[in-house]
Amino acid sequence: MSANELSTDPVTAARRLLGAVLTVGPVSARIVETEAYGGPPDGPWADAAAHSYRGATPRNAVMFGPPGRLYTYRSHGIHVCANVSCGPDGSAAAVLLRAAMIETGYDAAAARRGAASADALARGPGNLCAALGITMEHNGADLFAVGSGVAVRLGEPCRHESGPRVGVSRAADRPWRFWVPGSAAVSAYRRSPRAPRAGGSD
DNA sequence: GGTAAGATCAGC
DNA sequence: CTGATCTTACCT
Repeated sequence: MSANELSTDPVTAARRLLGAVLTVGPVSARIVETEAYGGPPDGPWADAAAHSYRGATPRNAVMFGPPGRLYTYRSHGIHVCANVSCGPDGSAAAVLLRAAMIETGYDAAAARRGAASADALARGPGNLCAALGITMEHNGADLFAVGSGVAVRLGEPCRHESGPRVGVSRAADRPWRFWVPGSAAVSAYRRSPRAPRAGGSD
């Protein structure tokens, strides 16, 4: 029933997922940084930076489906990034998981990441997936079902800060990134080189 | 059937 | 700052 808590707008869901614990096999990690992504211009959360902006495709179909599913995609051919779908079934929205602190299964995570400091094991969306062993095979997995291989447990709402999303070239000024202040795993902000200057239209 | 672009990371 | 390396979407 917890998936219902994510049947909201992506900004609320992104804040709600801070402090949540994500578990894949022996590794579990506390989420400390998220980003909200919306959908097409005619939907409730128009977002030109979202994969779903130009409508549903086989790749982004999970974003349009029910909340509480894992949407994975490959970035720049190399990395896998993970999102949690949110909003009601039929509305495109998701929360990108950007950083987490490993809580259990540290050895397994460290083995997958090679040399990396403890704080950096799951820093950055690509590294987070690498540390937890999330692959494209997890696309569409139900995070609140038993046996899907990936699970999320929501915690108490926690204090957070917000700012612009990392690396997006559209809607670059929208403060849809959220993080737990003081967490060592939070990634540094880098604006996309393709984004218009700050203060531009959104 | 070809190609441009991308919500990244690591290494100069 | 640049290269790695692959999937998707959109064009012809």
